[in-house]
This record gives sequence, C-alpha cells and structure tokens, in this order.
Amino acid sequence: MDNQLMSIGMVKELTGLSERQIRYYEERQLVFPARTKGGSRRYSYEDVRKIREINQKLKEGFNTFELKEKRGKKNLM
Amino acid sequence: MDNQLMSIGMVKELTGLSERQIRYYEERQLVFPARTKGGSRRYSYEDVRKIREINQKLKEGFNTFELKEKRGKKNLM
DNA sequence: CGTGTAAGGAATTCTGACACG
DNA sequence: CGTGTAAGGAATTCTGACACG
Repeated sequence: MDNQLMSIGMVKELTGLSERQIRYYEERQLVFPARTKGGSRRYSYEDVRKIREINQKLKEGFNTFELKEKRGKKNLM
Repeated sequence: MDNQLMSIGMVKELTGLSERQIRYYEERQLVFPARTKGGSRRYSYEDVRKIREINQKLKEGFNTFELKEKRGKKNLM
C-alpha cells in the first residue's frame, strides 16, 4: 500500500462528502484506509472511487449491509 | 494539478529527508507544491521525484543555484 | 549554503457520544 | 440507518529566526 496518501480532507474535497460520511463507510467495513503513525487515515485513489460508489448506491436505496454482501459475492469493489 | 495530494509528512517518509530540507528546496524555487486552504503544502509524485533528484545533486556537489540553471537550460526536471 | 532547532500559532484529524428518525 | 454536531485532545504543519560554517 504505497499509494494511500490522501488525508480525509483531500477525500472530502474530491468527493464532496463529509468527514462523517467517509468515516462511517469505514466503520461499516466498506473501505480500509491506511493509518499514519499519528493515527490519521490515508486514502488511495481506489478508496476514493469506492467511497463515491458507496455513496451512489446508498442514494439508490441500498444500505451498507447490502453493499458489503454485494462486494463479497460479486467482488466488484 | 489534481494530483498534488501528499502532505509534507508523506514526502518526508517517502524520501527520508527532513521537513526543513523539503521546504528549503521550495524556497530555492526548485519545487512548487500546491497549497490547501489552510496553507499546508501538497505534493505530487512528480514533486517527490524532483526532491529526490535535487537532494542527490546536492550530495554530488551542486548548489541550488546551479540546479535551477540546469533546469532552465536542459529542462530535465 | 544547506540544514538543525526551539517557538508559538493555526489548521487538521481523531474518538465517543447525543440527536433525529 | 446514515449523518450532523459540539467536545476535548493529539498530531501536523506553518512561518520567521538564530545557529553553524
């Protein structure tokens, strides 16, 4: 994981989502950002892509549990 | 510049250099990181590459002024 | 000249919780 | 369930300066 370099602030800018939303997706085990020594999250572009997709699916009516299932079965994310 | 996303802390890790060195190369106009609203520097991979090259050249005996000239003439960096 | 460091401040991020629904 | 927010703390980064050489 040499490519997780964005702070949550960058992700916030790129996606337009709130820190709360971004952290929540992690809490629900949908994204797995790295951590610095200090404990801050570090995201990759791939994570940003996932986060966008998750938010999109949620808007479409799915819940985080379904998204997790879907990932397991179809390995799409 | 959508790809300047690393904090100086990340660059420090990737290059093994000190913040002082990294900032100094900017002061000497050898690298041009972006800035967040808050004022922190944001580096791209390209910047990291330049920083490594600069440090290498300095070890070889060049000074920052020469490095700036070289860049202008040969457009290598 | 290139780099170290202590100084004080400002911006960032973290966690756990209460809230709504 | 997904998200907002106020709370207090910890880690990060910033600038300007003094130091050495």
